[in-house]
Amino acid sequence: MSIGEHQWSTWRAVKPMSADKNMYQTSDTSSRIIRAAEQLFAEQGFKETTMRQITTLADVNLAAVNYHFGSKKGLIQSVAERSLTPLCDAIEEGLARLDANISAPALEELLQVLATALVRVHGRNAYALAVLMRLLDLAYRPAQQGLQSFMHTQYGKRMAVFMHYLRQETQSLDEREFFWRLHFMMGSVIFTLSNMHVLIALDKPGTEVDAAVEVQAILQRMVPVISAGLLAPGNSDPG
Amino acid sequence: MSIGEHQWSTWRAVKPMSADKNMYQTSDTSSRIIRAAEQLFAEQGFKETTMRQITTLADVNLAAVNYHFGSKKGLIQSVAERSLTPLCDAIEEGLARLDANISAPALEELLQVLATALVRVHGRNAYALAVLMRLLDLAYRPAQQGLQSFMHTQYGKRMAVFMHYLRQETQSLDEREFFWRLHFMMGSVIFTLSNMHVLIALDKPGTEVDAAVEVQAILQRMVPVISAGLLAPGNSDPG
Amino acid sequence: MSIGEHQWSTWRAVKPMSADKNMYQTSDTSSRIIRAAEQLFAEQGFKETTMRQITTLADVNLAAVNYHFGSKKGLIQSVAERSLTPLCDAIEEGLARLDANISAPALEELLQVLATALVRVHGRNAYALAVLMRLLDLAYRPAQQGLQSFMHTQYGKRMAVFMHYLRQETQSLDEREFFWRLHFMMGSVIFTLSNMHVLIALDKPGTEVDAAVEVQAILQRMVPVISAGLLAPGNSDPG
Amino acid sequence: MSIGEHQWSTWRAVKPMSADKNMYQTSDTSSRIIRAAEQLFAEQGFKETTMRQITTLADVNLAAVNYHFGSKKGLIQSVAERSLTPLCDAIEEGLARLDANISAPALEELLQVLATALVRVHGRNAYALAVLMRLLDLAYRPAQQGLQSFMHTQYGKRMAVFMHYLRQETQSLDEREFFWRLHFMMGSVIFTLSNMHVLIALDKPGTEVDAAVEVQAILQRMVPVISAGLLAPGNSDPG
DNA sequence: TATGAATGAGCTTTCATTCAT
DNA sequence: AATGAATGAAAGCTCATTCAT
Repeated sequence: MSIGEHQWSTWRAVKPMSADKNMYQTSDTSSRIIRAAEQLFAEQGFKETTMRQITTLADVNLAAVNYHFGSKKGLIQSVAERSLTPLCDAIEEGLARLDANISAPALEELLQVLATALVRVHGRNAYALAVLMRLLDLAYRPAQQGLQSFMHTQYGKRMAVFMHYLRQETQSLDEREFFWRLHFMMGSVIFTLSNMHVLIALDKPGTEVDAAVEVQAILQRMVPVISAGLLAPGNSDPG
Repeated sequence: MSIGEHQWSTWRAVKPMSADKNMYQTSDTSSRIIRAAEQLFAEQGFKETTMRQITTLADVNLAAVNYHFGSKKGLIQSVAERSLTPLCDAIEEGLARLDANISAPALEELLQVLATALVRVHGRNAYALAVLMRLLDLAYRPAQQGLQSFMHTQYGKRMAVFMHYLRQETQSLDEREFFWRLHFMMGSVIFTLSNMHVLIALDKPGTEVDAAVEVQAILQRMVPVISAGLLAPGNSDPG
Repeated sequence: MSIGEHQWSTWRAVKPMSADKNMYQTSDTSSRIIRAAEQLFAEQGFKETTMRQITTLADVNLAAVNYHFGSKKGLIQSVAERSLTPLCDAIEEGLARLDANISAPALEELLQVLATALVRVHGRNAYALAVLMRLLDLAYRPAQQGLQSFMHTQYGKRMAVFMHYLRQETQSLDEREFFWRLHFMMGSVIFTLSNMHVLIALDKPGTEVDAAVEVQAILQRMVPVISAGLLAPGNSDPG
Repeated sequence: MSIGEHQWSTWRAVKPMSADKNMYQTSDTSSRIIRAAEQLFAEQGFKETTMRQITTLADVNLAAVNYHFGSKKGLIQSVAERSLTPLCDAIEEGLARLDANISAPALEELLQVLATALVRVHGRNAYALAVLMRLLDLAYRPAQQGLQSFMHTQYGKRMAVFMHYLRQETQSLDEREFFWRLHFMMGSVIFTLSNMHVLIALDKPGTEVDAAVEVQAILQRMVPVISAGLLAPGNSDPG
């Protein structure tokens, strides 16, 4: 296998056996694998991380990954699901709480829902957050359109709700402008969070930092910037 | 070699032989290799692109890459240099032209210099632009700090001038806020341009597009957004 | 890897995992590899023997060598250690037995200790003996000084005891003459034993021979010759 | 090609064109190649020396070796011939001078003829001598029997004369004992001379030495030792 | 559930050689 | 006579995966 060319086209074939179980109570072995994988994927990327590195760091047998997750792709999928499912839950909860208020949510409030959800779900595990971002990035490669459609199928609908709200708060933009600004902003988020560890180290060299606090702080810096970017007056007609 | 772990630590060893010649008039073979590599690197990433893919697409012998560039790493380096050197030239030219005007350049004008340089150098070769962005992204991985220091050594000083101007136009931000916003914005640029082809295809599905025109259009959309992001009023104290 | 230029400089990095186990009871696969390697190294040399030749002869998978020995260099090292360690043991035992006798050992007795040790350890495996000699030969090449220092570090002290005795029995020689004669004699041993198979075949063409018997016989021929060479009256002052 | 397995079986196919010319007046290019090859072959061995190393050291084009010598094998052959032919000449001359004296030559005188010939031919070029020895060593490998028969065909008869004399001076030995002692002694010579540079450096570390003087000195040390070895009283019946 | 051993496919790189000029 | 470019073959090695236990 390789996280190159063909690998996401057959993703449904992997055995999803322990996927659900992992949600509630993972075996020591498979959670150790997950944790090691998250760290290495975050630091190096998927392709550049080998099964040996993962199993060595997790201190488990080389064959354990295939036993528990079927394949490297299966492992990546598990990591993704462990990230995305609770994140979607948290976002929906946040939106529901917003709805309770009468007034329409301002754009910043909306982004705050996202930020809060990210912190709630991944505040304690910055690696998982970075991996998630890396996965989003990967989904935009032409050779990975299988991954893209997996994401879309699994999480498309849940995300659509948030997108709908977002669109409502950016009605000044035409459809195309919205599309591009959305991706500009996604770029900010994906790049910043997937390289979070390095950026924090650059920002506060030599300091021992608390990831949970840092993630929170970064997102607080980001919300107004993204908001301003989305709402900025644009050029008249770029083409 | 591999674009994993250690690979950039010894980058100076590769033979730079035809590097200069390539600038003016490349042999058919080595420019065919460069072009194929740019495309595949842009579409798939460095690690996931094999020499066989490159040489097959370029329709040259497998050994030709090593003959002309010494190694896969050497090829990546050549691709990088072919991108960055003229880009830095173009930026400096643009800044010089700005200087000629008396009034201090506004932030947008400054960003426009960058945008213009990007279009001038890579307007005709969107793949090279995407590869460049991918390289910038890669440089933020902890395992790739050799690449980072290569970039820094080779292009750090030239970029510093632009950064200096940029800092002058964002004096309302304290040092730390500037650091983060700069990276938020770099994330936008890196993500958007490295995934340009996919985004354009999503924006205008089924259409035959002119890359030069599209790059220009995307950057025109981006300038006001980034400018607004950089200058947005922020939170009081995120930490 | 290659047994050319730089290869012994980093020899400590190879995984020594099954080295000890192999001493007592090797897995079928790794001992098959060792045996095939010994034969091919003895017949052809290290550099001219490919991993594919080894694995084909051993009838194992190509990757098995890397699995069990880490690399070609690791395999050579294992072969060397499997030879040298028991040989040193046997020599030390022999010397200890000599010590038990009151009278100082004559030169021939000393050489006989060496011969007996060689026969005891390698009588059954003439290939291993030949490989060992080939390794000693290789250690004298300037480009292989890493190998030389490996040998020195690992076995230098153990060999020094034997050398000390040898020096005592050749007190008529000055230091420099001893140095050269020692190497003349090492040349005899190394050349004869590393080319043993061919020499035996030349000596007794067409005959099916028992290696154990032949090694014994050759060494018995060699002892008095070497003894005479070491003790021969020399020229007065060659320079 | 490779100086492994098959390479000497077809040695006659190489174009011998410049072989003769080289004897008298070599072109600058081909003699530069020869010199570089001698040095590298002596230091590293044949297989471990690449064409690139040779042509780089000789400062000629990579293709020049094939142009002038047909192949790597052809180059080795040329190097060998340039060594062996004048050596045989010198030995025959020496023997002729011995013949002039009435009395039968003693063994040491005979060995002295060889030593003198070696010094006369190779005193100025210790690398060529080392290569020659390395070639002799190689000729004893089973996979190199083509080389052996080449040597035999080309130089067998000329050497036979010397051997005949040698046999006459060792009549106390039976045929088989002579065979083995001859090879013991050849081992001394081959090992010592092929590793000459390293041994001299070990003997006189840090000193700038004159190769011609050293070769002469080593051979003077060797003659009495070898003589004693050949004539030593042996075991009664080793088998 | 877990693992040590083994494997097939494929990776980058090296090499001697060839060829058009 | 000489060379820069190119090439087919093969080298050592890596990797995800499988399998018997």
